Amino acid sequence: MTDRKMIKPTESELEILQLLWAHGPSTVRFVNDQLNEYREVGYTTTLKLMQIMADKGLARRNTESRTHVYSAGVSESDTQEHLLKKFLDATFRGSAMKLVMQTLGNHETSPEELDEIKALIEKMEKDNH
Amino acid sequence: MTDRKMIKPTESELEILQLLWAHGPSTVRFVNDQLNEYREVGYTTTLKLMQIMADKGLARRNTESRTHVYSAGVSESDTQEHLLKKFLDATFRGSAMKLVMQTLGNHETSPEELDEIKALIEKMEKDNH
DNA sequence: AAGTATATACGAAACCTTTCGTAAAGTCAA
DNA sequence: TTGACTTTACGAAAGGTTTCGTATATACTT
Repeated sequence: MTDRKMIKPTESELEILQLLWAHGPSTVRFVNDQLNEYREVGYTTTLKLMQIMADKGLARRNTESRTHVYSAGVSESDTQEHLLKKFLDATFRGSAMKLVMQTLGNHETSPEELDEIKALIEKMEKDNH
Repeated sequence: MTDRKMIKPTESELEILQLLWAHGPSTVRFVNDQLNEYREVGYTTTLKLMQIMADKGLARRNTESRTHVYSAGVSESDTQEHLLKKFLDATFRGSAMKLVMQTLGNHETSPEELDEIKALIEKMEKDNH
């Protein structure tokens, strides 16, 4: 998170970023097909969004071939961290604890995952002490 | 969370809800003053927002006296749960675990809180086993 | 070469959220 | 009762996001 002026992606932009993060550099056609797996969106709509994202720096595009190839312009973890901070303030008034408790309480988490979290906590307590 | 069609509050609406949750039934004047503690907003702007919230069911209002009194129309925990679900999907592709790890890693949490979380995890593991 | 298909560019409509000006009505004090 | 003040109501402007129609260019097929 070196970038000082972080841009907050809109909902649609985030949806597209998720695809770029998950699949790597992609064409508009591919992204649009993916989106249409679970909701209807016109091709030019997706195109426009991705062009806007390129303008904003949220995506990069390679225009060497006629069919442009887009890739994410911001890192997944930086973006998650940034959005998490905002969400935490807006929804939980900054209480990280409450958010974690809600999350653990409401979404099933596998025993392995729980163990992993416990390990992380223990590591933090050791480092901290 | 009995309500089946949950409304997603906008950012401004959530800001106002936080105040209603924290302080209980309040007048527009009070809410507006609170908002102005950390950013400038016109009185009629706040009034309009609260009227809209009443329309949507996000707030209730008592119009007995000339000065209307508004209270939250949705519960804090239901709303948090609902927003958390959406945020989790949109930002962490549904991985509760990743969200928790990010949160614990990035925001300082006191030793007491960490213990509390550990206790919760252990309780879950016992219940689950 | 002509016709079909697929790509980008552009602009504007549609929609939502936020902001505020103005009007109308109620309250209060001198 | 008049004037200053506060409140709600209303509507529309301003700003941002999403959607898509249309134009233009390029490639592919027969």
